[in-house]
Amino acid sequence: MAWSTRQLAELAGTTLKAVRHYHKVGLLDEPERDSNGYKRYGVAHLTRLLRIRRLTDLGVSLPQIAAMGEADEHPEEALKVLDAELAATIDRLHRIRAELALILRSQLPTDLPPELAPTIDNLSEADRSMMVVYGRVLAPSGMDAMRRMIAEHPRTPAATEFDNLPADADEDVRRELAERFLPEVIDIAKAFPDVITAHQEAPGGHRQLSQTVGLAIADIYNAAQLDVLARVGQELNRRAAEAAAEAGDADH
Amino acid sequence: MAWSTRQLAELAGTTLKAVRHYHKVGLLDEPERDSNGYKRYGVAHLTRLLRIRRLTDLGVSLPQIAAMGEADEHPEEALKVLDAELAATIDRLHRIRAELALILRSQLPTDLPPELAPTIDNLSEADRSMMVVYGRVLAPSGMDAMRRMIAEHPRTPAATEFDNLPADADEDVRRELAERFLPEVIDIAKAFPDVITAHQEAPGGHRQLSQTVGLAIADIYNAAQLDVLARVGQELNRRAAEAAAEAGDADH
DNA sequence: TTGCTCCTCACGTCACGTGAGGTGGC
DNA sequence: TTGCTCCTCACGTCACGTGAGGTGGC
Repeated sequence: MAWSTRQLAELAGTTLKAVRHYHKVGLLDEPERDSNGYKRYGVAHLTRLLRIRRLTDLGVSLPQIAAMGEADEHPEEALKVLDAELAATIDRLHRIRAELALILRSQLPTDLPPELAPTIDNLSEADRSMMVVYGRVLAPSGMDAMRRMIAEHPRTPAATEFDNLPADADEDVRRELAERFLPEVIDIAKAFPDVITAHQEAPGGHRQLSQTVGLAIADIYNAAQLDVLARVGQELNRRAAEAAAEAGDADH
Repeated sequence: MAWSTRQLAELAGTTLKAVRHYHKVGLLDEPERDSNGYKRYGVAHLTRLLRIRRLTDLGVSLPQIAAMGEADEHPEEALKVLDAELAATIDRLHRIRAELALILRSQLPTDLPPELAPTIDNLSEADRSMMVVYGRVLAPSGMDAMRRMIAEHPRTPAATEFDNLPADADEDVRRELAERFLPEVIDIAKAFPDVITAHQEAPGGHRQLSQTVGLAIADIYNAAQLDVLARVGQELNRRAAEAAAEAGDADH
């Protein structure tokens, strides 16, 4: 008489397939066979199997258990390492739960960076997409500047018109909108200098930021909107050049 | 201009292979291709990829994310379920750490049931094996009775001799040892009736217990030891029958 | 014969990682 | 030509689970 594979598995509180798996990976020696080919297990197999189960239940991997070998019944070092890993995992799960609580409480969508939770109602679809991109290229402090800007800056009529501008808007509509948009952009830039600074101090460098943001803008806005943005940008550059020239004159 | 697969992956803080994997399982639509076959990603892909990453980082599986669909940006129910799972996992890990602390503190080998930690020094190799088996067939209360017995019962000369009995011991040695062993066994049975009770009240039934324990004994002890045990057992049965007969006589 | 247990492949799961082998632009 | 990026299979990892297909004893 001896135990069958199933009996051994049940005595150890595990499954037939687990036992066979341990044979396959060489963790558990195969016992002798009966004349019909059935495996016949004894107490030594049970104790070995229980040690394996104990360790896997504690979270030790099978290769690690194999490395310990049969002799080492009390793998102190391995268990200490394991304990430290468990502590780290618990920590991580706590942080995840904290983030989950934030998402659940603030109805935050799962693509926006968490910092923007409070400002979500102030954002158009396009703005949201832009913020998703900014969240990947700006430092946290930069995103904070963005958040303040969005939270404190009231939505203007020109901005709303821009959001809704059809792709085939007439040239004079585009020009006129750009003219009204320009002073608003200038005001915002003056009111929130941190946002400008954030652009310069992007972790990946200003060059990568403007490439990435530029690509996003080209992707998000339609032809008419891009034209309006281009007009605003050109006028800003023209005035900057003018200012520089005047400053040069003043030197004389 | 558009993002390459690697650029998209890096923007989202993930890997090339992960992005391709999401394509393969249908989580992320494939973008258009350049004339050379390169994929060209836009902002929509980035936001989708970031949602996927956010959810996987929170511990949502890819099939679950797929089930949510692209539309559902705020999967409240799923996240609540997830939070409960996280809480349960944290609990489990705490329990594992407590067990680890016990093992590390008491130098407990990883095959014995934890309850036996304090008694380990009183156990011979064979005893330990037997206790491993008992740990699988006795209820916790039964193991507690065992633990008390081992802790409180001093090791006798006869027991030590039994442990060291060679397989080819002479008949008279075996008989003589059985005679000295018998009264000790009777004393122990009297002193620790809980152990007898535990045998009767095994969770899997007394029948399975005696089969399992019997097999273990046959496996652990050598021929001479088994002979001694058989003699002790026979004598116990004889005396029990005698006592029953006397009790019957007394009725008349 | 039916039902149950045992056996051995072989393939599936999960979320990717690791090459292999080939192409395209500088 | 060299180096770098991109592409598509195909197979590996981890700890087993899920059949498929066949055998043996009652």
